[in-house]
Amino acid sequence: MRLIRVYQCLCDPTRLRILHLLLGGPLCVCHLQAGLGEPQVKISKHLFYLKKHGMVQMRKVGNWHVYRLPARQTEELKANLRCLQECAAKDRQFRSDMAKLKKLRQCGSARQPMCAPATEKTRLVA
Amino acid sequence: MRLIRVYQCLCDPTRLRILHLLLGGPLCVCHLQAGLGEPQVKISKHLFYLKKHGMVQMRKVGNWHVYRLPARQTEELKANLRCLQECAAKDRQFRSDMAKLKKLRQCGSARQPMCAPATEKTRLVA
DNA sequence: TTGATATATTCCCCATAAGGAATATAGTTT
DNA sequence: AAACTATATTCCTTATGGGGAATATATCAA
Repeated sequence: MRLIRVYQCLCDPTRLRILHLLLGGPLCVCHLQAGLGEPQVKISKHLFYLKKHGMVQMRKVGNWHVYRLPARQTEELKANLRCLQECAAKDRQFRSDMAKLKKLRQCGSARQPMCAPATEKTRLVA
Repeated sequence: MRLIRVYQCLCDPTRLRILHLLLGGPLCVCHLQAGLGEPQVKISKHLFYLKKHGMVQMRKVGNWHVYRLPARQTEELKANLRCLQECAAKDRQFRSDMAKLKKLRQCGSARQPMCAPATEKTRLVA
């Protein structure tokens, strides 16, 4: 029942919002922080939880820790992420998170990896 | 984020197994008990939890309490139950639960509502 | 080296929930 | 009525996890 693990990761609002944003591609913690409007500790802890359960992978890019969904996913995970994507499309909260993130990407300060014009160092692998 | 409620219901193994069996149709507690091989208290409590969160409905048929998935389901719930159905198909535990239940239906004692030839009193609404 | 930035970790408190044993309730049968 | 069946509820203990404040670590910049 690896399936349980998936649901346990999905059953907290903050984690769900994090995963939803990650469906759009890899993100560093500060972006998640900005997108969700939640304190750093909170995000960090949930990311730890998600990593511990194999729901995200992390990679350091300079000073930033970039998180993303796992490269290889079980069928259960794939199916549920697809389902989440579908459900999230209509939800106010999820849409607002996405909007905030998008805005940040467009006009964000150059200090932030995804906002800065991509360099070799900051360009992220899909 | 009604979606969270759904995941919170799905994130326990016993509840997940209960819901999976209910995907096959309404069941009384004793059948769930037999299908899962778990103590009555445990099942009863999880059913209470599920009912409290709108994931199941209950109806009394004589001495039996028959549980089923809600007649009207939100899109989120529908999508996730579909997903569960899909994921469960390959899982050993789920298949074994189903097998036990099926066996019980075929050769079960007449004391049990689903096994007994259906009467007006025991026939269940879809 | 010093300072700043990004993130993680620790400590503490609190809420929720899981599990079992024992007991209660409701309906059925005799 | 009494006995039995199916199910729920209460009481208790324990584990897990969530949240925040403060602190630690690591990397980068000057």
